[in-house]
Amino acid sequence: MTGEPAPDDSLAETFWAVARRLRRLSKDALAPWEVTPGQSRALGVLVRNGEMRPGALSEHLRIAPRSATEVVDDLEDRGLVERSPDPADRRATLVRVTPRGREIADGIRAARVAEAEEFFRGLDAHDRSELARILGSLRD
Amino acid sequence: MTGEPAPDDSLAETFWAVARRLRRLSKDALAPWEVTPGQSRALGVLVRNGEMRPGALSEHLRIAPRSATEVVDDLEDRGLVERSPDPADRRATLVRVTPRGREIADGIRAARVAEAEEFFRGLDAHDRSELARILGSLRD
DNA sequence: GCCTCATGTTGAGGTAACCTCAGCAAAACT
DNA sequence: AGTTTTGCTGAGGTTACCTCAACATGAGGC
Repeated sequence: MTGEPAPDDSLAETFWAVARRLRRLSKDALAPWEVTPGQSRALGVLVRNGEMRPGALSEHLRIAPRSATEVVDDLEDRGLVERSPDPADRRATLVRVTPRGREIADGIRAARVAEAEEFFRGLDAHDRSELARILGSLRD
Repeated sequence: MTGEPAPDDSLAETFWAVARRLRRLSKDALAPWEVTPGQSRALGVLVRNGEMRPGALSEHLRIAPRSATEVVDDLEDRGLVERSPDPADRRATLVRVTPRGREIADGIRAARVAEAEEFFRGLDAHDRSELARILGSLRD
């Protein structure tokens, strides 16, 4: 209505510029654990929701079921999760976080919090809560 | 209501949840042109800044120079940009948007605006400008 | 109980979008 | 002139996804 932002300075563009910065930071924060962002997300889902089938995990992550198998493979290789047969359905398996996995997840969690702190430090308390509120209404 | 968001509901998490939603929308908005997000970004940079070398493009896109070559290859195959030798430096080439490329870029631009409109429709004018202001201060 | 159809997982193989490294040609510096 | 730097690209690798088809199991109809 009032001001005239640069033509390519749309809200969406700005949003993505911020996203790129945050993404770079995240990657660095994750580096010490040698866990990819995808693995970290999967681990987080499993920690928060408890054991589940690969299929359910794929829904949480919004990826194809086949891709969940892959993520679980990787996490299992690293000893962060383990598979066991689902007693309720012999076709299925259940994926569960190991103690070591939980340890890692906790560490990652702390790092993410620190990273977010770092990133959003530029904002004062008011802006931070405004941002949280507004994004919250857009999330889903 | 609980008033208590999930414990992992940090600002960063919320931000990424919103990002995922927006990304999905973007992809759909781009689909009619059969242009990937990366190509679209490159085209946008070229339209906004005029002809430039692949190396300069790679800086704008913040990708490796080699990767810019690749994006330019794809766009050239589709007839959206063309290469010509840089008269000022015979090692270099200049990449320029073709008329057809500009057409496509305009279409994409309109679609993006519409998409952003659609996405941010949930916000009232005040929240929209607050969001723009706050993100602007985080962008770079 | 048998037959068909749906479901859960995985092997095989593919793709997009990046990357690094090495090589070549041209430019710039000493 | 000789050396170093710069600009691009070929070759080949990686990552994180994907689809399709195979296989076993489960569930419902008759």
